[in-house]
Amino acid sequence: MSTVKTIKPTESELEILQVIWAKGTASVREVHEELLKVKEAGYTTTLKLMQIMFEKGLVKRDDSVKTHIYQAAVSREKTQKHLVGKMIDSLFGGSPTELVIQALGNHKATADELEAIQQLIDNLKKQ
Amino acid sequence: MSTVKTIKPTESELEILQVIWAKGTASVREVHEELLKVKEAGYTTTLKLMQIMFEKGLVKRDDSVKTHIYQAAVSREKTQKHLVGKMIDSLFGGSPTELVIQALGNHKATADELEAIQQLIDNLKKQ
DNA sequence: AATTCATTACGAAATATGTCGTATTTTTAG
DNA sequence: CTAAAAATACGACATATTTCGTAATGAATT
Repeated sequence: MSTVKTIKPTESELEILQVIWAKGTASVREVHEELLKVKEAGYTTTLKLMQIMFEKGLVKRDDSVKTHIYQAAVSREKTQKHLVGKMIDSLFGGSPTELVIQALGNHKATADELEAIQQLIDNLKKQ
Repeated sequence: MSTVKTIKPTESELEILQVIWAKGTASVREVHEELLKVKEAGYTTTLKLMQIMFEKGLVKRDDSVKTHIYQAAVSREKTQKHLVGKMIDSLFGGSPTELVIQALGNHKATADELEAIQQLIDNLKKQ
């Protein structure tokens, strides 16, 4: 069995990754400030979480400077792919289509977005 | 704040729910047999999990008979909706379209399925 | 009735997650 | 250089998840 690196960020880790993905790099404080806009949390909690993420290899960091600078070690795309795949398996009986229908049916998309999806489908059909 | 029932099955609970959703009703043994096809697990582990799910209200059960018969207390659709929404928030910056593109781009869909999605999009556009 | 068998009940432990307080270290300001 | 401010390190705890062993219960068989 090939040891596939397990990308399984927890709920909280995902929140932190979102901030880091958006910013590219970020200090604990920067991440923390962002989180505060959305949720309640203590600074050391965020710090600890990020340290644990570092140990797990979810983020890298430059600790040559006083204020450590973090960046993601897992890409947004890979993480999306991984978690979406998992969800398709565990909730949609392996059918990506079911998931798509769910997503489109229950969550508003703009006309432009629908157009973009249509484009994608057209391309896929041509193969 | 309306007390929205929190549907947040864990990984393992989702595996069990999948079996129950597929069968409609099932005993612990039935669920366990199904799980064995996919994973390693002890019988009492499955039992305990299902008992906990009962306590949480994820499943109902008929215990008037010796062998308890379980059925889901949360629908597959509601659970899908809930979890997909969560994923859109935490991984796709709130954009269902991004999720759709991810799902279509990385996971094979048949021509028929693409057709079905196209239909759905056409309908959505008409609104 | 006694034994066997299947089932449920339940306690306990290992691991993961999330939270925070306190101590230590480093930088900056005066 | 010293005091204050900012940041990291780390231990501890609460809760959740997952796992399993053992006991208790009820049913079926001989």
